[in-house]
Amino acid sequence: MLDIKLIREQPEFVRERLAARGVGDDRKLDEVLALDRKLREALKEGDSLKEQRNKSSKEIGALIGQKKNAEADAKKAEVRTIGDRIGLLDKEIAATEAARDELLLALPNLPNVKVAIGKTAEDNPVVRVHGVPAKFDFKPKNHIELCESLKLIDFARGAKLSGSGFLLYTNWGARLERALINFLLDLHTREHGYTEVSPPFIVNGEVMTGVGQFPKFKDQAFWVRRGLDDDTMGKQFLIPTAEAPVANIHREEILAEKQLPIYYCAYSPCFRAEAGAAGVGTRGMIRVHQFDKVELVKIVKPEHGFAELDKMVANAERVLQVLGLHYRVIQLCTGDMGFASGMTYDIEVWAPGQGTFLEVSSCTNCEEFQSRRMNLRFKSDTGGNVFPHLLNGSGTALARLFVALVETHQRADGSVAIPEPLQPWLKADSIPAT
RNA sequence: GGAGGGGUGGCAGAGUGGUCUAAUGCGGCGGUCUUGAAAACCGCUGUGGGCGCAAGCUCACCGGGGGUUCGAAUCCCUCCCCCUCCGCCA
Repeated sequence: MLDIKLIREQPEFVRERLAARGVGDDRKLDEVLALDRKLREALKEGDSLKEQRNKSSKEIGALIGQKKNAEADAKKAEVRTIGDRIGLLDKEIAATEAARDELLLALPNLPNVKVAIGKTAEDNPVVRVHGVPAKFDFKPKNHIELCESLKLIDFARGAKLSGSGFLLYTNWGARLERALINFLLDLHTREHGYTEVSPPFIVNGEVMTGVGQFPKFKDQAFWVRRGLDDDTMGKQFLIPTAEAPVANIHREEILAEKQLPIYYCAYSPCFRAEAGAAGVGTRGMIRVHQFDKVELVKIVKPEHGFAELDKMVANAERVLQVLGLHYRVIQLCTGDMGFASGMTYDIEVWAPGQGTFLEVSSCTNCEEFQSRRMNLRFKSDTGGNVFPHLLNGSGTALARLFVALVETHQRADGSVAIPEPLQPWLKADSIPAT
């Protein structure tokens, strides 16, 4: 959520930053400002009436104490009319504030001024490239062919169980997935200083709103209903990412400055309905309704936000380096950034079978956008309560990492070599050809 | 699912319609005393909003929401959460 004071005091700056994002329609900003003015006028009148009422009520108490009941009754009648006016104003205040906040919650974060200006993914600058594409002296297979020949994933039966977009990992496929999860968690906890947490996979609406998933992306979540009780619909949701529960761990808390920085990492499955996207170029495991991910979350002081973002990107890159994969890091331009983002770097891994880069990590500094939504603060040593920067990044998404891994390390005989650093987790040096 | 008990400041814990401006204790911060520390004593102690250059004034907040009343932590309704026991269950 944007700071209403910033919008009030520097509306032109906010307008310009939103335009950089491609939010062409800024009438909402004008609406916010109008509602805000209306709200403050009503608050001013209401507060002063309440002050009168408070004083008069005390006087009534004193009069009753002195047994001057007639005077007290007269005063009561007088205050009752003030009370009626307050009742009306309170309703107006609540409605105006709700309308203002609804609009505020629908406004995306402002791109940081350091972010490259652009309109689409075409405009995303490449920050750096690591390694080179794998070369093969045989005709390489794509991951679908590999998964079928090595029986890593049973696409047909996955669909039979749950519909398209759901995967049944089998045998070596299931073992590789588990090995990757454990490898990633161990890497980030042992070598990068993250504390492992294992969150609920179902969260409430406040949590979704806190990270900016709601209200905008309500149509992309899986909604949970308890049994046949329709009243429970819309109260709980399958998480689209561990970011949702983990970033909210300290919501509505005031942390001590010495607690920061906080680094969390968590494995979770991620559930995405992605309404409208199904069936379009979705064969295989590039875009699915459920995938595994190891997520990184940081809560840091604002002055450290961007240095911490760089470190987080480096932590995610390390995964690909250790696994011997070719990748590039790009910065999302102002027009391509996510809703809550102040600045985002994507890491894209090379998938030889696809002949493209696949996004396996998106590292974002949401600055105070999310902490403001979830009312997460820390008490600074200088006294005031401050919204910390909230960062999240994939470290990394599993399904696509799986794709890049098997496509990159496939061998002429149809087997897949396992990079040496991963071998202790899989307890094997290759996936044998069948 | 059934029965009962609870939710009050950082924590513990009083308060059941009117100096509640929420007692008291602990913790924390500052001070006095001391060579230093402890003890003792004194003072301070939360969050958010509005107005104001500021000093400050003011409003709201006792789990959430609604109601009764001139006035609600206190009474009423409703929802949420926690605890104990029973049932079911991995």
